[in-house]
Amino acid sequence: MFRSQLTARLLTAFEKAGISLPEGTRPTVVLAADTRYGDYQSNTCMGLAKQLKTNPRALAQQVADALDVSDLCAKVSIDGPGFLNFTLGDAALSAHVLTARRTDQLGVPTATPRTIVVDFSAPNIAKPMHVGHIRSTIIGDCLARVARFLGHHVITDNHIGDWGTQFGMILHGWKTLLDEAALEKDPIAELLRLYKTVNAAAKADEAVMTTCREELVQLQQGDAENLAIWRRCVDLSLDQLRVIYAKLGVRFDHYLGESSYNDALAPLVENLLASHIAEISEGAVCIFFRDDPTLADKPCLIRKSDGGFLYATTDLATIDHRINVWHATDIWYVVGSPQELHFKQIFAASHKRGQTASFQHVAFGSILGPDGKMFRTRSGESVGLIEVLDEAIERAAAVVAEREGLSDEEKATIGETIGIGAVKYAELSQNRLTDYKFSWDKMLSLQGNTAPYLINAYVRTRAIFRKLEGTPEGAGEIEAPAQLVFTEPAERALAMKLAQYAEAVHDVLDDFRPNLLANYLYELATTYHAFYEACPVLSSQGDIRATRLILCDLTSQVLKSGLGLLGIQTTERM
RNA sequence: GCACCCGUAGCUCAGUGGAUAGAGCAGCGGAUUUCUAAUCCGCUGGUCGCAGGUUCGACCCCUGCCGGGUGCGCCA
Repeated sequence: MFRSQLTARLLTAFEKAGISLPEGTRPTVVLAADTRYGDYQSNTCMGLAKQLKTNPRALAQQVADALDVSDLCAKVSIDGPGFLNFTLGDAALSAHVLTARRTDQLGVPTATPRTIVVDFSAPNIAKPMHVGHIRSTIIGDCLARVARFLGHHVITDNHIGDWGTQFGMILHGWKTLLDEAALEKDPIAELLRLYKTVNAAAKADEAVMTTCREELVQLQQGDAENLAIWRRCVDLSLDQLRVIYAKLGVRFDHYLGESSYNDALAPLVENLLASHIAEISEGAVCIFFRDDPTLADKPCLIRKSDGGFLYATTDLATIDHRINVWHATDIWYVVGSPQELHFKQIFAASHKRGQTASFQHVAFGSILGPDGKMFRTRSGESVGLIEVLDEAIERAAAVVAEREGLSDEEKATIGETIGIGAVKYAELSQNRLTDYKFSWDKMLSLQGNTAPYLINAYVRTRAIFRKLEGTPEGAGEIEAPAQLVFTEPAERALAMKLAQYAEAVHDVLDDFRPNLLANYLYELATTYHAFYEACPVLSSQGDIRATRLILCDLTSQVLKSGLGLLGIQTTERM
């Protein structure tokens, strides 16, 4: 990719010019903020001049003199206080486009492979998924796809909440209030009803609460009846979850829920006590982080004074499995921001144990209700995920219904692809850390910066090749000129955008930000639409036509690939 | 009380030290005998919460304040 090539050349130029870079500084190249000055720019000299106590423009000149980029750039200039601006040569740009369209990676270099476990979605058993689960599910799926595309070994793991204190209430409810017919009809709704009813009763009556605790203890001690009920709840819930994941096009390599680690918890705690990593405090087993100022007064509890285990215990056992069995080098947790402290503790505990994997809490903001406060899983109502998806499909289908020349079957597929795509894109195009208020209209919008806008750009590329069906060009076998010819600004602008796919994909994993890829694809679609208006393809001639066909072909591939990385499908018509 | 996050156009949001702060929606005005108008072009719209500071340069970094959110041993 051009950015890293230019960065490398710049580094060489600094060496050649005998300018020693202070420890820790490296020259950087970024996309030009203002394309009047060039395609890429480096701001390095201005910052560096201060440290070296020299004139920034003179420094830039010194670097420029030592710089060899004649094969890449048509022009290098020094502007303003000391900006180094690069304008790519048409030959280099053309060569990139011609090569990229013939490879699966579309010009995106692969990374040094690592073994990455992505932990995301992780809904609770016996409760319907609500919109609050969408961020983890969609962001996690996207990050996993991008990492795979870059050549990493990726393991996706759905760490289902299938164990815990809420089962005391469900067990009690199951035994006293279960409506078999309702369970048959809508298992999750019935389980939720049981939970809510018992929860309310337990709040009002201490005796009910005690009964629930007893049911839970029996489950944890392996009582056959309770285990059988629990197993049934888990299976019913998993059936429902798989329906939603199928609709979303999300798949997991593993569904290792919390219960998978039950047998590992007691030995783990004993081991941590024996190695003095954990200690007993006020009857509970804790790990203290006395040498970490931010965690000094925030110990991590791994066993309650009554002997029960906690969230953190399971997470530590899970880490062991991922590192020891899967040989993970990286573990990414796509979990909301409120759990930041928990992950700080878990990661610190793991480091205390000498584990060297790289941990990342990929946090995201909360989805807020109309009151500006978080949707609460436990008490408050929320909006069901399945309702959101169905409504999205319905709205998209209503637009498709007005189209002519499409079969009912095609219309159904298109409505589903666009509806689901719209929901995913609404999520992924946003900075993950920002909280936002849930809005049907925003999440389901079909105009402007949305999935259908991007899909429409793709459809436009396909329409052109459809006209060529039966010819080699229709199959993408365009007789390429030795070099692309740019006669209109829109052609070169499109070629530039296409070349930036490499940077956009890599930037996603830099800071775990799918919205950078979404933004890029939106810009690509906009650039293509402008090209489409300005540059007739089929009616043009010779090298101009071949150039435009090649640009359409690569645009088509990049849009499909990029949307695919977001987990969004494309359609040939809409 | 302590810690973390957020405050940018009427609304929803991009923008994590560089050049004139950008999109979408909403509003107004145009474009279709043409490869899909879920499109394109133009206009309107901002003391970037407030006050200081660092810097050649600050929406961005530092300090204080105001407003909102979240979290802070025996839930997950």
